[in-house]
Amino acid sequence: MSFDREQVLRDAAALLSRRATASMDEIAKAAGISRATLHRHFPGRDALVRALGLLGIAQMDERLDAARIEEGDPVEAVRRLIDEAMPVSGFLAFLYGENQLYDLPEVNEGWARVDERVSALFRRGQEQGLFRYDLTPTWLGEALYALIAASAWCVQDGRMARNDSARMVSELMLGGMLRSAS
Amino acid sequence: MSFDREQVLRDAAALLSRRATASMDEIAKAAGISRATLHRHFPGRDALVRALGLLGIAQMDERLDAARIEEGDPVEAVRRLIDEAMPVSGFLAFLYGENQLYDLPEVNEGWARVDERVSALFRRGQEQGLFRYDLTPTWLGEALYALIAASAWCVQDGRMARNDSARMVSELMLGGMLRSAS
DNA sequence: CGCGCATGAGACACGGATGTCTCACATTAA
DNA sequence: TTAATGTGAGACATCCGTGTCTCATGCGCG
Repeated sequence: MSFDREQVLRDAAALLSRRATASMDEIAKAAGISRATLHRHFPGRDALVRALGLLGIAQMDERLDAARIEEGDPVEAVRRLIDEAMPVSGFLAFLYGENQLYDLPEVNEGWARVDERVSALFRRGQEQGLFRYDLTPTWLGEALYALIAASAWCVQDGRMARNDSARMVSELMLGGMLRSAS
Repeated sequence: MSFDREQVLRDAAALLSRRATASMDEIAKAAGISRATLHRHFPGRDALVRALGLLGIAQMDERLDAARIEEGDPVEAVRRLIDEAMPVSGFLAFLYGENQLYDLPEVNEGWARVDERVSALFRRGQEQGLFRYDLTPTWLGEALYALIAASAWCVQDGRMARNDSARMVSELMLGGMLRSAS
């Protein structure tokens, strides 16, 4: 069994986002490797969490760039953001749920940067009169993370098709659940 | 310092929903009691988590009754549900985030019952042509829990006023973030 | 073939959380 | 006041996860 660093971190994030108390042995089993190997590459739980945090931040930075959220129609930018973020929703769910667990300066700074870019998108949409003013950018950002994480868990538990997740999040965020969209 | 069982559980839920690895000592401090007293009333971490789960389920059952979600206009029923659930959002956040941690049959059954009632409300709204068909009741329920939990954390962190939380969730769930609501 | 390298399995000691205990103190009622 | 009750503080042994180690196996490469 070879060692795929990113795949191991992906499995670890998926597990830890749901069971933060999982032991190193459980994480290793979930990743399909031995505890010894896990410990060779990530010397200690803190190192693993740190690697998860840094990779998660890096992934989100990449996705925000790829989605070009600073450009074009804010509505389409939100759709692109969700489409791009969905493949790394596991990491986002981890970051969103466990950011209070270990407070690493680098992760916090990175997350603040990501959060600011997302908030800026929502502010831009408001300034252009497209997004509602009575929902704050902070709340919209938080809601976006929560919904992406929720959809990731639904997919993980088999309660939602992976192909539908981006649309489910986008449609609810943008249009709400009312049919008439009065 | 007297012992207020429900208040202790409320504090414990608020802490554990954010830091699942919190020690019994931290939980006791957060509740303003000693570890000895905490352990007298909840003999062991499992017992505490179990009590949290059962109380959370009971609270949600009560709130669903109080909101009369089976009656009247589904849209208004959703609003009532959110208004009623918000005061117990701490418990809901705990149940939502940690339901995979300890799998207790009673809690799972209770949660399934709550979930079914909520899903039924969304189905009813769809059947009356009020809610969108392309968002499944399961997803709407999951999204509702996620948003309520997210708002609870925002309030907890001081990023949102407690008085605004119900409206923030209701408006986003029902109408989405688009201003035009085209 | 033999060699190097990474992994898996397991043993071991250490540390922190846990569970249980005792004792002192505060509060309340008789 | 005295007695009863409940709590806080702390000591103590135990358990479990962790970190580190050794050794054997498997696999690719020269």
